[in-house]
Amino acid sequence: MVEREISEFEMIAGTRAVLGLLDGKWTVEVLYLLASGKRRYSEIYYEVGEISKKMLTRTLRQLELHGLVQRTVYPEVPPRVEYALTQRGWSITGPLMGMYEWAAEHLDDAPEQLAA
Amino acid sequence: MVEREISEFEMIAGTRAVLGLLDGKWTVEVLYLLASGKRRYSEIYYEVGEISKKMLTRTLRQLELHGLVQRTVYPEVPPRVEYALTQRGWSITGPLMGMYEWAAEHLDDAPEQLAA
DNA sequence: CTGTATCCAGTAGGATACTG
DNA sequence: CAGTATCCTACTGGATACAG
Repeated sequence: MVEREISEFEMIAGTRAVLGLLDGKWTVEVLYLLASGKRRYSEIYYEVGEISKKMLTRTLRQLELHGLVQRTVYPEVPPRVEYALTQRGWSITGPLMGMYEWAAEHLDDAPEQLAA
Repeated sequence: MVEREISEFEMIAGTRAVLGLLDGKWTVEVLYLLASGKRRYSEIYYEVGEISKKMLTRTLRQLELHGLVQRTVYPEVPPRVEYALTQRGWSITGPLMGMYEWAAEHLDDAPEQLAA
């Protein structure tokens, strides 16, 4: 591990990459849900309020593409598909918690609450 | 400070609130820029690559609305307007750094890079 | 059960021109 | 200098119906 200067450009690029991974209306909710245990497609569908199948599929495929979620298909009839966090997926709950903690500390004394 | 249970709902809401504060194509870049010192409108305009005035104004107004940036108008001719991070704005560089550090650790061994 | 396929509305963001 | 105003395109996400 070599010490070196970190450019502002790298800070921006890295930060934006993470925000890109978390992008999408349902992404965070699905990640937190899977952080409490792996689920089948329909379990996620019913546990996440109001999401459509289209968006659920899109969200899960993005997470899989980015290596945060592992998709496992069991070749049965009817089909069974399980989704679980990867190690990478687990690791990103760190920054996620960081954001929650900031919110818990700084959101109540706020001019504008971005109401839940 | 009372210990209590934190619901998954609160985690999601808090996290999404922070992501909401950071939302927008140019938000992070402007925050990092102001973290290196306050600037005038035109200074930000020229230091941030390729942003339009419309988006710069919109981004700054959002940040001001959310209490992350302080806007100060000096009633001179020609007008001078300075933007600086608030204490709240400074504090959010914490989560921002958290995301950068995650990216520095986990982005290179990735299946998909979200290329800078 | 686990998805696709279509259609649609709303919005983010870019390009350009104009103003106190 | 520090913005507005207007027009335009592309993409996100919702609703609904269909399929292996």
